Order: sequence, then C-alpha cells, then structure tokens
Amino acid sequence: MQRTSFSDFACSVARTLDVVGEWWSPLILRDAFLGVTRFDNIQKDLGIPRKVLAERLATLVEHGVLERTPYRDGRVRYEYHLTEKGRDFLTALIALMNWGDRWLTGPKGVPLNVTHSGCGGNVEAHMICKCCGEAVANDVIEGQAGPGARIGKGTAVLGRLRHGPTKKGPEKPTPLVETKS
Amino acid sequence: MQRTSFSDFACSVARTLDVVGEWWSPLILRDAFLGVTRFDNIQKDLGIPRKVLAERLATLVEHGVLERTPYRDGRVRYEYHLTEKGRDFLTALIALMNWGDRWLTGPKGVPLNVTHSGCGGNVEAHMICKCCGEAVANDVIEGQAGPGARIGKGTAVLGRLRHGPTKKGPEKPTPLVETKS
DNA sequence: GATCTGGATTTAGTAAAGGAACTTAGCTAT
DNA sequence: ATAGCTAAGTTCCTTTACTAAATCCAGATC
Repeated sequence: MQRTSFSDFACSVARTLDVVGEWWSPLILRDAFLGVTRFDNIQKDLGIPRKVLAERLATLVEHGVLERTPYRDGRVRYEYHLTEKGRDFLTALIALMNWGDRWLTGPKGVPLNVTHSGCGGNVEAHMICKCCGEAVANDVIEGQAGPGARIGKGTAVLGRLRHGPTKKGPEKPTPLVETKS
Repeated sequence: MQRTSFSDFACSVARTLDVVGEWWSPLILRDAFLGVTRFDNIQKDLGIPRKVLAERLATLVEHGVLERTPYRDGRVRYEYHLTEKGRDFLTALIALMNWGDRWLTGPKGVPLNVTHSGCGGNVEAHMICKCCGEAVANDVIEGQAGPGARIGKGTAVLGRLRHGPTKKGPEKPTPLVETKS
C-alpha cells in the first residue's frame, strides 16, 4: 500500500513502519515466530496473495529482518528465518497482540496465550522505567526531543517538546497522555 | 486493491492491524499522543494526503480509538483526541519506537526520548511475566492455543501449539524464538 | 469585498492489492 | 513413460487505494 516512504522521517515509529509496517508484514513475522517459515505454508496460513507474499519476503530480507536460507528436500528449497533484528521485534508484536486481546476479543477469549517458559505465567508488554525499574502508567510519561531530532516530516511537535540540556524548549515537557481535567 | 480485512482472523495481532495497522494510522496516533490533534496540523506535520487523513480519522473514530470533539474558534471546529482505548495503545507505539531506536537510528542519535515523569528515567517497552514479575528475554517465551483459538486464517500454527488443559496438543510448547543450535 | 483559515470533499492519474493461471524442476505414483 | 504432485515463485489482468492538486464552505480578518 506504500507510496510515501517513511524512511526520511525523524521518527523511530515511522522508520519502523517503513520496514515492517506494510499490510501483511507483521503477520508474516508472527508466523515466523510461530515456526511457519516456508513460502507455501505462510501463504496457506494467511491467505495472502502469492505475489504480495513474495514482495513482502523480499523486503523483509532486504532489511535484514528475515534471512532466506536453503534447505534440501530433493532439490534446494528455501526457508525464511528471523535474524536477531527480527527476533528483537517480538516485544512490539506482543504489545500489538496484547492490545487486540484487551480491546478486540470476542466472548470466547483470546486466540493465543504467551507464557514464560520458567514459571508458565502469562507474558505481557509493559512500559518500564530504566531508572527506577518500575512499570509506568501511560499518564506519567513525557516526550523530549532527542539528539536526532530535526525539523522535517513528523516533527511539527518539536516546539512542544522540552529539548536536551543545550537547547531551548518549553519549561514543561509534553505529557504523552493528557491528564484528566 | 481491496485490502483484505484481518478482522476475521483468530489472531489478536491481525485484529489490531485491522483497526490501527493501515499505512499512516500509527503515525496519526503518535501525533495524537504528542498533542497534534487538528486536521491541518496533522496533515502538515506528516505530509499525508488530505483525503487519506480524512479516511483514517474516520476509521479510527469509528473504532473508538479517537473521538471527534468540537471546540469553538468563531465557528465550530473539531479536534481528534485519544479515547481510553487509544491511550492504551501507547505501549505498542513505544515498542515500535524502541525497535526503530535500536535498529534504524543514524549517527545523530534517537529523535525522541520518552521519560518517566517521576524520576526522569528513560521508558522502554519490555515483556514482563505476570507471574514472577520479571522482565523476560525473547528466548524463554512460549505460545499456547488460547480459548479463542480456532481453525481458520492465521491458525496453521495450531497443530504446533500446546492447547489448554482440556484439549490435546504436542507435549512440548512452541518456543517463539528458536534456541540456538 | 478579497483573502485567509480550518476542515474537509472532489477529481484524476498512478501504484499496488487480489486472484488465478502458469513455470520450473525434481520426486512419486500409475 | 508419463501423468501428477510439490515448493517457490512469476506473470497477467482487474479492481481498488493512494497521492497530488484543485475545489468548497463559512466565519474571521485585512
């Protein structure tokens, strides 16, 4: 669906979407995590048009999210496995799944449970403060311009953000969630 | 093009993408979090075609992720604010941003820092075990069919998953990340 | 009364999605 | 021996969505 490239945005969300945000791509990665790694298996599982699947796989390989590795089954065939970069996407995938679990689940319950191998407990994505180590709610979070911030697409917000130590900005940082009034 | 709807997948990732996964939609939500809530401001910030923005806003409002609220500026105008459902999407957005920060950042550094209002520490999305409370790495995580699992699109993986207490499945659960050999 | 502004809608051309058939090359069942 | 099967695509065609630019509209401002 992509005409506009997001790769030149000064925004990590946009740059992420540019790599894995196309229609079908996150589902292809989901299948890779669940062990569905071959063209026909992915195609049958998702019902994705073969042409689109071929394009998406090529894009994901090109960006180093998947790697195309040969295996033998008579003649040489190929599997698509996650690279380290791809495996690192799991947190985002779980966060997307969690949101669907919370807001889009029917009466039957969630389709998939994700659990910790150690204790069997359910695994969920949460925002954690690197400093105090606590899980943080979404109303105590602020955005601040980072060193890579610059004027351009996706940065209308710059004037609203508190900048780093050297640059000027508003006195108050921008809360990412409005406080209830 | 008639994009395939993901709403009938038995997969929370697919159902999430069906609501917020269209090209541009996550960036519109990002702007909403950062306080850019008016049509022209979003349009100018992202450079999104006006027609597409109008469609996306309508879709997000329809699904209850944003709400269209009137405000007065001479005549009545409208702002698009996050609902609770929309605000709950922040964890997923941060997870996507984190991945871009780690894998797609240039030499200048990250465009945006997200910090904890309390202590000022950086905030990151992590997978947490609900049982033991620990952050879990992506190689100690398993998928198991949940109560809402069923045969259908996105569920070729069912035979590979350990089912709940009442149903049969393989003895070993499926690790979401392959163990290194 | 002309222009500006916010919030869109319309129009028109182009790029991409969807669906189905076709390709290739080794293996297998008749 | 040949017909069929399989995996991994590729090709072709139709339909739809995206992008860009122009237009609309009503109140405010010059």
